[in-house]
Amino acid sequence: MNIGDAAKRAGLPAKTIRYYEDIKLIRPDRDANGYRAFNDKDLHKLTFLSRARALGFTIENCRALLALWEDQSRASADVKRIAGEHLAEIDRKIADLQSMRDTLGSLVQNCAGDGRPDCPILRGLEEPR
Amino acid sequence: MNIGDAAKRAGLPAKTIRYYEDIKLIRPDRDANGYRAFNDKDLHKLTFLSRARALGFTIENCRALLALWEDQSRASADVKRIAGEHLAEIDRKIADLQSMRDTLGSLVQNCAGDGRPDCPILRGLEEPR
DNA sequence: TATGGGGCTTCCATTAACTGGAAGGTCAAG
DNA sequence: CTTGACCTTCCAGTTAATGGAAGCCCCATA
Repeated sequence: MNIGDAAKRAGLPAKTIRYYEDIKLIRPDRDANGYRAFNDKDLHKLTFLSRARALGFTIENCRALLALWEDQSRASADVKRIAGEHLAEIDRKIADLQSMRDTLGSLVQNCAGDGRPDCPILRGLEEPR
Repeated sequence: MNIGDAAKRAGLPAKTIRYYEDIKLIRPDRDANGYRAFNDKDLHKLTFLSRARALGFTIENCRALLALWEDQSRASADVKRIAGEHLAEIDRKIADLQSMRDTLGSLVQNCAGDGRPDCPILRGLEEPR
């Protein structure tokens, strides 16, 4: 299978797939004409990557997860640890964003948003935390 | 005031301040010895930047907000529009993270996390969305 | 058989917002 | 006079791609 079809199936841009090969997340074979030839396993990995990236795992997390995925004898605890750490990080990010949202939301609410120059948003941004 | 003190007061690394000068967000004077000399207005801008960046505004947002901040005659509506758009973006990000969290959280919960190789997390990541 | 339009290849540059490090000038204390 | 903290510039690297140029390759149609 050529890169275009692999891209469609995995839901990733072809450019991204070439990049993943570049950083050695995948190593597809080549046809006689030099085109990349993706087999089922490659496709599986690409789908895995697409999904894991969408869940916010970093590339290095993905590399580790792929290694575990390929290792028939790995313990599920290893996987759970990586996923658990990532989960905690997501929770931190959500909390951060939530506090940003609260601050910015109240600034926006206090602003008249009319033609006058006085603006509580800018005033709020002037103050140190 | 030298960069080290400005950095402490604004709550930004000196490197970042140099970078902000590089991209022309600030233009501090120079002392005879070549050291940057920060005045109150510079410091004010740096504090503004520190705070706005912490609230997730992009550098280009900050540039626009600083221009409005320096413009005595701007309408608060202009500021409110930028802040409002940013607020909507934060809300989108929170929603995205929340859905990631839900998916990943349920994968993690179903994983025994013991020494056995079977792992619902990896199985879940194999499936297309 | 020519040609046109996709699709494929590599390579190089760019993005955002810094951060790290090297090499060297400046300053105040002891 | 030396030491150490601070300051300077410049260059490179980070993350995870993305954009674009130049040039093959393949298939269908005129």
